[in-house]
Amino acid sequence: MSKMPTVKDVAEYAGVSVGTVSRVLSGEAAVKPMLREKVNSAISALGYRPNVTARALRTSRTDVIGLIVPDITNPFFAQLAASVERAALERRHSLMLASSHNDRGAERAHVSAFLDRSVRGIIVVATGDSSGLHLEAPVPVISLDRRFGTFPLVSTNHAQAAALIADHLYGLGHRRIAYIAGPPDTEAGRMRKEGFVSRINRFGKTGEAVQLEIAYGKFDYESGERIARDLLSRPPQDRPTAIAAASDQQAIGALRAARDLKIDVPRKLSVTGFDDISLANLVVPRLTTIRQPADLLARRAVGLLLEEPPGTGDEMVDGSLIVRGSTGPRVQPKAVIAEHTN
Amino acid sequence: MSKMPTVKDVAEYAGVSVGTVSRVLSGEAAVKPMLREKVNSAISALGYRPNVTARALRTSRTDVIGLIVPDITNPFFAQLAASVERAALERRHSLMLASSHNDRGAERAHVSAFLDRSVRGIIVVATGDSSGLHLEAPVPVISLDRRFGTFPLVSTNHAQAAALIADHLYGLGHRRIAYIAGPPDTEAGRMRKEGFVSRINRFGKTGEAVQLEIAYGKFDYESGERIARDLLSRPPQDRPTAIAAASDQQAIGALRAARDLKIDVPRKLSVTGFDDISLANLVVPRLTTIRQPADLLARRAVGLLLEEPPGTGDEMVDGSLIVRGSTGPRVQPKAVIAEHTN
DNA sequence: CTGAAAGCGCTTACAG
DNA sequence: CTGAAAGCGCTTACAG
Repeated sequence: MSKMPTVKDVAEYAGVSVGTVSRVLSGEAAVKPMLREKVNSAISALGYRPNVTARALRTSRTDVIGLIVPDITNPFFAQLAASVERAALERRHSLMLASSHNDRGAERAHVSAFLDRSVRGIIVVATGDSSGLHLEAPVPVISLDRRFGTFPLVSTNHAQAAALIADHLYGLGHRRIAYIAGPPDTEAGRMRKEGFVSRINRFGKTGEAVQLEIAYGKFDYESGERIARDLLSRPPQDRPTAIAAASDQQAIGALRAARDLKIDVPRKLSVTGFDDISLANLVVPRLTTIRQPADLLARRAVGLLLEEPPGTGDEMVDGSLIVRGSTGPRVQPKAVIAEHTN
Repeated sequence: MSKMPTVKDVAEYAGVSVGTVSRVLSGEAAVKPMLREKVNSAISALGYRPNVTARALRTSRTDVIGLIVPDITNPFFAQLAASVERAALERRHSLMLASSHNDRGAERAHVSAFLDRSVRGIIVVATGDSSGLHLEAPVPVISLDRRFGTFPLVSTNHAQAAALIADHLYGLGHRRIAYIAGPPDTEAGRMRKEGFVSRINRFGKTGEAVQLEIAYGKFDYESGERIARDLLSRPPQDRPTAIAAASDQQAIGALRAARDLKIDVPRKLSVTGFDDISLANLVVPRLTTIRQPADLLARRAVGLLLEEPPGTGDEMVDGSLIVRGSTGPRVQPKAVIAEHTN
């Protein structure tokens, strides 16, 4: 394989100086049409491609965006990663991906590694609460979905979205509800819970009282399954008629527990999730949930990162309620079964 | 933020030349202990971190591995990506990720983009069959799981693994089996099918004959669901007693179709998958499948890439059968129900 | 508008 | 074993 052609080769071929070649390449500076023409044909004749490394060294700026997620095998993060990659591509940037495996140390190490590689900026979906962290970085850093350090956050409006779920379940007649919360050391976990709880409490004042109980777990399948199993192992009259989970994975775990205990969803129990991962539409029954607009979130995060100067304020995006088969009207105990409304 | 210190700063601080600093950094060349000591303390005093870009420009080599997958939201590829990232990290390399969205053009574009960024090497999980492609690359390229161009392939021994499934179903007494194949334009799709079919055919010669029918689909949920629905909509005596799918996603789609049609798995129908994605262990019933050793595959691929000279031969890794609840003994039609063996 | 030249931060023959 | 110097391939003031 012969060596790749450089600006110098192009310059010689076109009979101009390397500076002129560079100016044509950048497209910014004014170059006489004739020279521009010559340079462009030299470029295609030689098959020249700019050396990104040299450019980066000179300008100390690259077109690589670093993304750190807690766990790429988590479907929601995978979707987020896909969206960020697409958003980066739209802005002609590439993506460097790292997974922190939910390890705070690995997260920090990846930040440093990205900095060493002088990325254009870093987007991090934090693992747990790192709000104590006060990090200086020579490039913009944006938190996505979960706050990282003190950096601006782009996320779904968790509280608003959780209230949508509360409205939905209340509207279906549920007055005995269990909430499976996410880890209280995550902002997303706290905000979803608070949004849900405060809406339910408001109903308590303006309408019928709701018995609400809250259990905390991780965002994963296992937590949802375990907590739901506990909840549902009680005698029927002590069971909630609806379980709202802080994540789809928890909700899917809860569906599994319900099935194992032969509790019919949605006729005896309604279950809701949060995220709308692709699996939510594939489980039986299909899961009522909150759709997080991953593409939009990603585009905002990349936008903030690439702005000049980089965005500094938080951005919230509304989630939307997706009603599917896992929720239904409360069954009146010891009474006539309520009609399904559709 | 003050400028980052450079080798020059370190050299001045330590009272040596930049060459010596560089030699200490590389660890290769012999440097007098006393100077080495001085340099090291200068490095920590100044908080010096080497500029990777400059190093890359000089040596035209980086420590970034490019990975292209067809779709990061596919759980199996997500798992593979996580494994590759881990394997890369073990060898002190970072990962640049791109998703081709099953688009051959995007795949090629990503290869070029990686080449432009002078990655150390590229691992690609090809989308569809690209064996026609004869690409020259200035860095090593390895195919993972699915052949890309003519580059060496690291993959599960699909045929061997598929035969494991055939053995399992035959051993359970199934004599009427449907195989949901993957796209015939993928090597994985073809090899899994051939491994399965040839083992079944062998049974036909040495033991009882097996009625086998084959349907082709994509590797996704929808294909599995649709094909299974067709298969299972027939009158009971015309239905297969076992469905073997070429992917877990297809198998999960098939489970869904069976549930919709109220066909009990595994009592009336056995279903098997391939991949052992994490979901396989969470569906109801849990899925009998083939585990692809993602970590091992990833480590081999990275190993081949980083070898000097880069590995050039294919590598096959055996898959293993994971028996779970979705398979059981064939029910004798119009006869006594066979006892479960465990 | 264009060319000649400096310089980004390293590594590595080349002398000594 | 160590230093001085060249050079990786660009971009960008600086003159003209």
